[in-house]
Amino acid sequence: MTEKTSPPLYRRIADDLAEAIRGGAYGGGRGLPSESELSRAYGVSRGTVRQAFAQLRASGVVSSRQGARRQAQGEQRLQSMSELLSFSQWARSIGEVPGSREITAATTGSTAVVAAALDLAEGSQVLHVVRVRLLSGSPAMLEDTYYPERLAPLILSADLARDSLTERLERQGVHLEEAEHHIRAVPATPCVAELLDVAEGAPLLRTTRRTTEPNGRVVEFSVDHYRGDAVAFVVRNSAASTTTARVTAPGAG
Amino acid sequence: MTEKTSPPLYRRIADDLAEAIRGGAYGGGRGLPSESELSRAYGVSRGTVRQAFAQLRASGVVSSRQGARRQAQGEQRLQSMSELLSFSQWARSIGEVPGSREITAATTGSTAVVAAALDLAEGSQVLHVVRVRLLSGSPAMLEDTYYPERLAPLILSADLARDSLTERLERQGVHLEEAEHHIRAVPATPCVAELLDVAEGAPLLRTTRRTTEPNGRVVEFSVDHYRGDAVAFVVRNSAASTTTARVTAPGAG
DNA sequence: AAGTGGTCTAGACCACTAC
DNA sequence: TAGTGGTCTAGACCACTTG
Repeated sequence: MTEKTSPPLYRRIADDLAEAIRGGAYGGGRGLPSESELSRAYGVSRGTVRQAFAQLRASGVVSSRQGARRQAQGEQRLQSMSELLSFSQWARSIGEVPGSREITAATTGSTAVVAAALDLAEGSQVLHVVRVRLLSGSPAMLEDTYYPERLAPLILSADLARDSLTERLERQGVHLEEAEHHIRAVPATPCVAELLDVAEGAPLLRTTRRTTEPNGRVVEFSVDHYRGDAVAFVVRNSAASTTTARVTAPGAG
Repeated sequence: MTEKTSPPLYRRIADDLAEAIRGGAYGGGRGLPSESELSRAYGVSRGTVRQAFAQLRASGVVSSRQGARRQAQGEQRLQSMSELLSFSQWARSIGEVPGSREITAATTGSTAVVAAALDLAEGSQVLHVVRVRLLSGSPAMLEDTYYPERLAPLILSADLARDSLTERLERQGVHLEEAEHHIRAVPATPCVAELLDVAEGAPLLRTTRRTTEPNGRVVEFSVDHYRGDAVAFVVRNSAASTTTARVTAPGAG
């Protein structure tokens, strides 16, 4: 009985516009409908239309200048937060087939670093999952993820080679509210090098990721190593918005 | 005669709140002033106060839940876009002394890649500036920046070892509206290794950056190499906002 | 000059939280 | 139950762009 309260009007309008823009309408610098046109069309006040546009502007979908009609901001795939979190969703969105080879999935005592990241006492039991993530069959990333023990049953009952854990968690009512990623460059250690099929010492993008629920509880802490020749991150920012995305490295050697 | 139009009311309110939060008021989960309190205090309508809060929420400074007072979102230094763009501003914000060693500053013909990034015809003249950027005296980044020729007089009249070009451009009326950063890991080439004082093949964070004015004209295209052991990037995202920052690498080896 | 987005007001009702 | 934020309306004036 999860009562769905109907979404607000401005949301509906924003979604309609976003979909039309994705579909290629408003392409060639022609300008979007004006606020007055939309408020007539939807039978709402101008304030509601402005609220819809505020949301689109914050996510980088449209730009605006006083006096002129709003413009659709082309190209940039509106990567949602879930797309940045889920390897599977991301892979599918760029037309690759996601896959993974499970290396480990076991409960262990936590080290100081892991315990701190998960807000637990050092030595607490945590679930440690190690997977090599594949893009259409070739290794792209080594994922080292730690979950608090309470999530262990949920995770271990999944098919780690095939399922998207992120999607599974969402379906089970674990909502991912906020994530923090730290991105740096490190050399491949022998062990990582072998798993990713690169030379020892080869440059890797190492990201650590900490994801929390709306109430602040930590859902996962993950240390990921991307092949430096396979993946890059894109940050796009303006006064109005900042967006981030993961992309396959262009001109990869 | 640059007439300063006074900023809107909601901006003033948002700035006041942001500064109070930075200063540590509203620290211990006590909740911010309510909308009605603020509208009384400033003598404005509730809509104006909400506009101020919308801005703070979009930049990740406050969170809100229906029914409860808004909360300040601790710690995260509100890095503005300019702080991500300007090495000097960033260095000062983390308490380091910015510096640079100029390597090259000359006009040259553009390669295909540079010309494409600057929206010019291949072979057009561009200004090429190469600098080693220092954090309190030690090399942290090699910066390879290309400017369209029209900006050459402005750039060349600066003291490249000391001035912040970003700040100089802003003062001269060149407003930086949008930037796109691509971040990946690459091995140090012999030449770069020597300039950054690292071993050949050492992992570096390479970012390419393309910055545009409000009218879409490209201001700069830059290829930067950060020492992998010195610098990291942080991306923090939630449903409400995404922010990015550059940080010095923790536990650097 | 007409149209557009930016700012602001003064109300209203609702869903939710805190006590 | 009182207070809070979320949604929405119907107006107003202004700054700016476009013809």
